[in-house]
Amino acid sequence: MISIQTIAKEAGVSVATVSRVMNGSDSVRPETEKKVREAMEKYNYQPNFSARNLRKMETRNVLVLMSSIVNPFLAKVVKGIEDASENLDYHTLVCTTYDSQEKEKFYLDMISKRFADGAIIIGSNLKPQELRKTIGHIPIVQCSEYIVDIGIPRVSIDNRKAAYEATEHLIRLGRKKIAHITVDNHYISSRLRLEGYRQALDDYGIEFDPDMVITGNYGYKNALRQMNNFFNSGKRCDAIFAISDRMAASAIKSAQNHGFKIPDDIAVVGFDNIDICYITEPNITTVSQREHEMGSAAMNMLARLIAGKETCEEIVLSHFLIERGSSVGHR
Amino acid sequence: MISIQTIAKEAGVSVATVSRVMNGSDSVRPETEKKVREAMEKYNYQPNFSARNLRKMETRNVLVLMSSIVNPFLAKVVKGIEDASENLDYHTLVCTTYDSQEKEKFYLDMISKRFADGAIIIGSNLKPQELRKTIGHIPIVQCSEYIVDIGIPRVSIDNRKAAYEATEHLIRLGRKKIAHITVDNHYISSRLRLEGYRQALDDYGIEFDPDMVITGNYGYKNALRQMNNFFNSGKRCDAIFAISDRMAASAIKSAQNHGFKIPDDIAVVGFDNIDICYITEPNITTVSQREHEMGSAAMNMLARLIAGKETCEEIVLSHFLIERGSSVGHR
DNA sequence: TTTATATATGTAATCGTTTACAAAGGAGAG
DNA sequence: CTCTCCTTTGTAAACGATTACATATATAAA
Repeated sequence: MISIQTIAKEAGVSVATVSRVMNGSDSVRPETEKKVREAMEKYNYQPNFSARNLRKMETRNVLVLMSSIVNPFLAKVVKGIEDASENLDYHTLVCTTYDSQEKEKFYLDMISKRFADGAIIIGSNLKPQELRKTIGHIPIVQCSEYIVDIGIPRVSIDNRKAAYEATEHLIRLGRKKIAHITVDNHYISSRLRLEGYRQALDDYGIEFDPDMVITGNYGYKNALRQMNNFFNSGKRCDAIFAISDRMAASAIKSAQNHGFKIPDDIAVVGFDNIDICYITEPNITTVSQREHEMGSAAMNMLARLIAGKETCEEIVLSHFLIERGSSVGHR
Repeated sequence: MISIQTIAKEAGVSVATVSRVMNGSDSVRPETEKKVREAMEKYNYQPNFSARNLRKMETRNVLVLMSSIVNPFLAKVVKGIEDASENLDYHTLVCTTYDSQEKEKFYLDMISKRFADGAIIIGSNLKPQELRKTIGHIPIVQCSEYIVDIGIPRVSIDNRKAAYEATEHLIRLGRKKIAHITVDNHYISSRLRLEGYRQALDDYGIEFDPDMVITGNYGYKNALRQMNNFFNSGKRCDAIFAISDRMAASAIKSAQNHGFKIPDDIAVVGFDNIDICYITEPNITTVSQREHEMGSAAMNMLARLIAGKETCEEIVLSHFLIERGSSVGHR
């Protein structure tokens, strides 16, 4: 193991001087610095992280907790986090929980163990009180998904409003029987999007029909099955608002398999603007978010938190509807 | 900061005893252990990672270096790594390089800095000699993608054989003009799959036509553009072998847009068996790999390397062709 | 009883940094 | 020349754990 001692000896200086060179102190004579740098070069010296972290009481690591790495929408959010953290001289570590509460607590404990300085949570699976208790006073920011009223700041869009606008878009196209395919989970996005959907129906005088709400999970195959069940049981609609593009893709496929034309018979709107929107035929009308900014805003917030500075409690970013063939046909 | 000192004082024992309790030493009296555990509980004590790592000279972290987190095939590989690492009491950290050589070197240096004990590299972007030089003697395993002859062990499939079989499948369906859509990069999978494709043509007496090789990047949109160019320039084929399912999906869409029926006019085979295979109509015939096992094998190999044990230089896993509608129609 | 042995615990060195403080050396002022 | 001040460097004490070794206590054997 090459330690700072080795370098100090080689350069004929004390370890303090070597440390000063590494940390950019301005009280080292240029010639001395040169000797030190040469010694470091010669041995290809790399300072020991653990020792440094132990002494400095900071790691400059931040954890990103998410369910799975495969979501293309979240991948862009994570890129935003990474880019921001690089600017702030932090290092981002992606931790996948696969919805396991145990894993989530494990990762959060890593921060108490001083393995990281803070975390960005994208969709916690812990119960609010449990999350509150687990994190104690460690710096945490919620991103995209969040839990309200537990005093953890967050960055997100206004999901209710976005869903309202998506549904409104369908209503304005003259659709009356609008189905909603969603996921029965604890995520706030699912809940608020359902609320926005219902609110829009309400405001436009369309009666809410529980039969028009289809629940599945985020998987493509599962959503396909749910939609097939819907059509096979004789239910009919003239529009579908899906809480994800994958589910929208399933809806399109299922509808087409049942002989419906998209968008003539059934108009479809998805959510997130991922690549799949271009893969289906027709392409999917969807709600797009500023993913990269969402990530970078969360990271900047976290950095302030770690530094003990003031932060706002909530950042709400804008969203926009992208109209494509699945709702408006070829224009 | 609650340290081992705090706990020792609270429990009325020495720090050594507290440490023994944490590390499961069997020479602690049950009553003593109870006192210590109660003190730990009371203060919600979490031992400091940096201190422990510094002293133990190991971190039990392993890095997974990959270009991007969004690839669903690699997500399964990573899950295999994570599951294996959990069994081995290692902790996996996913590091995305976005094909940046700088980032890749940065992450590898983290190991020299004793931030992690080793790494699994999925597709290096460094030049072979540079990779060799950067890693020095740190434990590394290559997974899925690899560079040959630089003494870094690897886990992968036989890409040449898999591509050969995919092409052979198309030939046996009676196809004569088989196009190949690939990516012009340095990855061995692209190279070997092209070789396998050519070998199959050769063995079955079909002359290789450079015009039948289309290059793009892994993106869905780009592949779509390349395929459109192909058809628009008047080129024709009766089958397409794509090195990825996404590109196969693009090929199908482009072909359909140009009025070709899949698989009647053009049969298509992809690679990786990701969800997109079920989204296109018809579903995509593809080469499937044992992703989870690939990841776990790599992790087990890495653990042996870290422990200084012997490992084999190469593990080649089996693959299999899944026949679906894009090549064989509905059966 | 003494002695040997086993068990349980404590003491202190150690890991590789950073950094407060001390000290050495040189420059300038008087 | 002496004194002061500044610049540069060194010394040594942290940081919080682990662990070799020492020590104390209890138990068993003689």
